[in-house]
Amino acid sequence: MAKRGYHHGNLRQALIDAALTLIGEQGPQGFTLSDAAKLAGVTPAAVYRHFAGRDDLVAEIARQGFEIFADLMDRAYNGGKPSALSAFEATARAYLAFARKFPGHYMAMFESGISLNTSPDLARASDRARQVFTRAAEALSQHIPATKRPPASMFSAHIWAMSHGVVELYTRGAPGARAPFPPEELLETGIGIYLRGLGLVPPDS
Amino acid sequence: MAKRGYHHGNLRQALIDAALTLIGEQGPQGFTLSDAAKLAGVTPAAVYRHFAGRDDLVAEIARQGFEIFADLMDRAYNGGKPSALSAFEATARAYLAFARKFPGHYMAMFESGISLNTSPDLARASDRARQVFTRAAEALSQHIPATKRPPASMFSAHIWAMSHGVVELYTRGAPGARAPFPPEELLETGIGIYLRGLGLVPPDS
DNA sequence: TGTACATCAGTGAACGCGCGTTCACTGATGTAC
DNA sequence: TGTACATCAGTGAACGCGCGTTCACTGATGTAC
Repeated sequence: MAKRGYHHGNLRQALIDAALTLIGEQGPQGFTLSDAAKLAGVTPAAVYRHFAGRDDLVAEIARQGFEIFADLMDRAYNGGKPSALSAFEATARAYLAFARKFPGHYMAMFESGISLNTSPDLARASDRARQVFTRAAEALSQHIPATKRPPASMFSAHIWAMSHGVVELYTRGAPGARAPFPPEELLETGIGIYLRGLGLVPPDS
Repeated sequence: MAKRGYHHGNLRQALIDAALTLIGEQGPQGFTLSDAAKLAGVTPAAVYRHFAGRDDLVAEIARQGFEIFADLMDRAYNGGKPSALSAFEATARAYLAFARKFPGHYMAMFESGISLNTSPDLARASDRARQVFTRAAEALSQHIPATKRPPASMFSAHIWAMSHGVVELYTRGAPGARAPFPPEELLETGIGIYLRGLGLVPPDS
């Protein structure tokens, strides 16, 4: 918090933080520019000193989200140590942890309906996130019996899909199912079974 | 199309159909009551002869969606014939087919943010859909080596999550990934690998 | 160190718009006699 | 078969609201001399 006089100090990030809070609470549709401005202690018009408009703000949030996301995944992967398998599992766990810890970012990224082409920066950030994820899959892929090794990009798409599905269906009050199991357990067991199907986990582990 | 005079004939369903078209095109947030009324050839106020309001209309669409969904899954499952495995795979394929063929319903069900408790009918319909899905998983579950057999509800939650994730991430212009593979192929291979991990598919099939 | 001035971040009032919803009404339909 | 009347599905105009955005402005900051 900078001093609060006529000039805010760092209004740009303060607006982002306010929007994140609101999006996390009410979803990306429920959030309004005016409310974000009010929460940041500022007039709605002030927003236009820092953003081209509502979409621009949401896009910037999504961009920051993808950056954080990629960083987290990268750190969880940890260069493939101690083993490609455990590193990969950690990466998948990081996915769910990210969705839980940064709900506003997650919603802006995946539920706001924003186009990745809104800005080149956004496109770049989302690409980077995908690459981190795919790289982990590639490293692990080396350990798959080459006879039936799916492309790493397919492999990572499967894991991404299951992770996203668990987040959407079982971490919110969403339809589809009242969570029969804790999402973390659901995702971990699901990925475990999948990896066993790839021959990466011994059948009776 | 009934005759179009002062009285519409079957305005209730016509409004639902109009809303479905709009939701399918613009998502559940972009859709407005007024547009749906206009598309049905009627004044916005006429909607209130048939629905309590916007939410009630969306809830009814979601309800019809869950009914269709359950019917489709049930038919695809086909009593577990010719085999539990192939019937289950058909059920999973039906999931994606439903999302493709009934985008408006799908969005109303899973992306509108509507609560399943909006009406008892809606809750009942969604329960039925889940039960159909879980029943297929249960039947297939019998063939899993009992030593490591996960609860059928967990099993079906995994499949549901992966299916939903594929729909959300790879069948729309959504972020997360420009589809590297056709969604149908992605889901089929993903489920195949998963089922192999359960010992339900021979390792080298 | 002090003063003049350019810069720029925020204000406050207002806008146009489109939304969901209400209300008194009217035209069409169907039923009783 | 014809008429009177109740019922009810739609109309049309209007409402209040809150949104995103604009605009001329003003107060604060920082820099040149």
